[in-house]
Order: sequence, then structure tokens, then C-alpha cells
Amino acid sequence: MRIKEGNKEKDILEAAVKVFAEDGFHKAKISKIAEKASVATGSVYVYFKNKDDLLIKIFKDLWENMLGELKLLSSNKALSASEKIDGIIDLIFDVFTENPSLAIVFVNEQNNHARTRQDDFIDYYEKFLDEGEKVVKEGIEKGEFSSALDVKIFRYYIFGAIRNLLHHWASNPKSLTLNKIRQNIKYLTKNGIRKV
Amino acid sequence: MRIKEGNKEKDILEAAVKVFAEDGFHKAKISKIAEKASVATGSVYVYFKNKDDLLIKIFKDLWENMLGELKLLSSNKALSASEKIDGIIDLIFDVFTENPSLAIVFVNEQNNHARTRQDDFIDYYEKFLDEGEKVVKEGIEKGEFSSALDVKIFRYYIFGAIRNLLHHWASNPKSLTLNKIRQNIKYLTKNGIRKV
DNA sequence: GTGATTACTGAATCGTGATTCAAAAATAAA
DNA sequence: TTTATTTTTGAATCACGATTCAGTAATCAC
Repeated sequence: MRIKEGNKEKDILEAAVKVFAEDGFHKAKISKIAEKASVATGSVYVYFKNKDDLLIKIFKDLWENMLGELKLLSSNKALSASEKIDGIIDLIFDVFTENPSLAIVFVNEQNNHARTRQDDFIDYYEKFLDEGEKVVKEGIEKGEFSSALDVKIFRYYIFGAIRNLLHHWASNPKSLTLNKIRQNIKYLTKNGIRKV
Repeated sequence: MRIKEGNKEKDILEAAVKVFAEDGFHKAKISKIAEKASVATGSVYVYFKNKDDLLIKIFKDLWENMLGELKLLSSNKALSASEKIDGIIDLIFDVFTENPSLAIVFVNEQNNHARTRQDDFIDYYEKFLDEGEKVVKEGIEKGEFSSALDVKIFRYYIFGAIRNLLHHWASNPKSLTLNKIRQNIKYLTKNGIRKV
């Protein structure tokens, strides 16, 4: 019997994130991913069904993890709705700060890929958004947030804003500090641009 | 001499937008675009250099046009900065309301495609964003908008929010009316979620 | 009508890179 | 050391669809 050496599955997945971020999913070559992971091309197919499967696993890992963390946060009775919103923003920024390539892959590939197929990572992603939506509802009920707003719309609004800024940052890390972006998002989300 | 019948270039471009929206750029087949435009596959190559060229022309038309309209708007001395922001939001919504497929193609393909190549549609797109940025700066100088915000960040923030909502709407037109989305964006942009 | 010119066609070609698989290598058990 | 079992390899295969181009059709000028 022979034991698998190291953790090739993880190596391949990490290499895939980098290559997908660099070249885009469609132009990314399996051979390049294999090379970056220091395995043979064929080994990729030992661990993953095909190229799509790589992307699906990347997103599944991401959102499964994010959902778990968000649940901890949103169930924390000590926090106001406003603090929870800040917490969610921090959650997202922390993950993507640690892994800018993942931010790029998420922003560039997830929508496109989710459209046709019906993969289970979408469940986790949707649940993540649903959980965030609950926080906003709670804030409205408590009177913290304006009842004029539509929670469904807000969910796409804030998430789109964050995504776009992350993408911009990941593509030009020098142009803005992530911390400044994070603070501005928190401010804008709550107060908008109007002078108070 | 033979004269070109109809406007095949326009037909092909419109068909391409639809097919790219439906299938995504990479899975879209030239033969399907040709069929939808009622021309032969080869005719696509009479009017366009290659598949990429189709996408580039789509974006160029879009942003050249948008920039023109935005310039008219932003130079209108009768409007406050706040009214101009509303105007920009209307501008974007009007175009994509008329052509939801274009909204999908924009959201799904533009980032991805812009990354590698250096095409001239990017100039128009950047100028459009720059022009919007000017309006915000003007609003800050006039004291209409909070001086706490970073205009660069706001530009990506608002544009990301709009993009994401348009994409959601274009994928599920039934779920929300575009008018409601538009109103919420205007409200959120200016006031945020906090109860006033 | 004829000839000249340009538009249009779509089947055949061709490049690319995902995927396969037979062989080699590594380890474990005997 | 030999055999059995599992992992790893990477060159060969193969499918796909973008692109080409030789041929056909349409229109014009005369």
C-alpha cells in the first residue's frame, strides 16, 4: 500500500485559485495549475472530476465557511443591528484580505458560473445572503434602520458595492488601503453621502 | 457592384448581445449568433475580426454613448449635485431597462475581458466614471455631500451596487420592479440605512 | 443582355487544451 | 526480496468550435 504524500488536493486547489485569478477561468490551463501545484497534469484529475469541479469546490469551501462565521455573528445577542452590519463587512473583508486572488475569482467567475449549472455552493451563498438579510430586518423592527428600505434590494446593493470595491482593490492593491475602503463602506452604508 | 442589404452589422451585434447574455461569452457559439442574426456563419467574419471583436464593439458602443449623455447632464448648471447623482442613476437604468441582455453582458463579461487586453472601450468607460466622480467632488465642495467620504471609493461603491442590482433584475425580472430598485438606490446612496 | 465587382455562404480546416490511460514509481505487507 | 496495492505521471487522444476560403449570388454599369 502506498500513502498519499503531502496534501495534493489542497495544493491543487490553492494553485487553481491563483491561476484562475491571473488568467481567468476560461483561459486558465490545467497544465499551469498542475505545474504551480508541483504535480503532474493527470494528478489534477485524480482529485477533481474536471475543470469546473475545481471552481465549484473553491466556491463551496468559501461560502460554507463564510456562512458558519456569519451564523455565529448574527446570533450574538450582545450586538446591535448596526454593529452586526459592521461585523458582516469585517467578515467579508477579512477573508478576501487574506486571499486577494480569491476575491478576484469570486468577482469575476461566480455569477457567470452560477447561471447555468445548479451546484450546491449556491445554496451556501444564498443562505449567507439570507442570513445577512435577517440582520437588516431585525434592525428595521428595532427601529435602528429606516423602514423605507426594501431588505431584498439592500442585500444586493451592499453586496454589489463591496464586491466591486474588493475587485478594484485586488486588481490595484496599491491604489487604496483596504482599511480605508472598509471604513468608507461602513460609513456610506449607514449614512449615505448627504452631509448631516 | 453590389450594395449591402439591410444592416447586417447591427443585426449581428444585437444577436451577439442576446447570445452572450444567454450562454456567456465563452460558451456562446458564433454559429448561434449568425443564426439569430439570419446570416451565415462566415458573414460574422465579414463584419468583425473575431469573437473578441464583437464584445469590444458592444462595450465601445455602450460607453461611448453613455459618456456623451453624461457630459450633457453634468454640465447642466441648473442642477444641484444631488440632482445630478439622481440623473446619473437614471441614465444607467434607462439604458439597461431598454436592453436587459446588455446589462447581463456588461456585468458578466466586462471585468473579465478588460483585464488582459487594452481596448479603447475602456477609455470611454473610465472617462464615464471620471465624469461621475467630478459630480461628487462638486457636491462636496458645495457642501451638499459629506467631506468625510473618499470620492474614489464612492465611485466604485455606487457603481458596484447598481451593477449588482441590475444583474439581479436582469436575471429575475419578475422579482423586483426596476422602478423600485431605482428609487431605493437613490435613497440609499444619499441617506444610508440609518433611521433619520 | 454581359462583365465586373462586391456581398454572402457554409462546409472543411485547424488549433487548442481538457481529458484519458497505460505505464512507472512509491510504499506496505508478506 | 518479492508481491500487491495505490499513487502519480505526462504524452497521446479527442472533442469542440473559431476561423477560413473557394465558390455562389446579387447588384450595378454599360
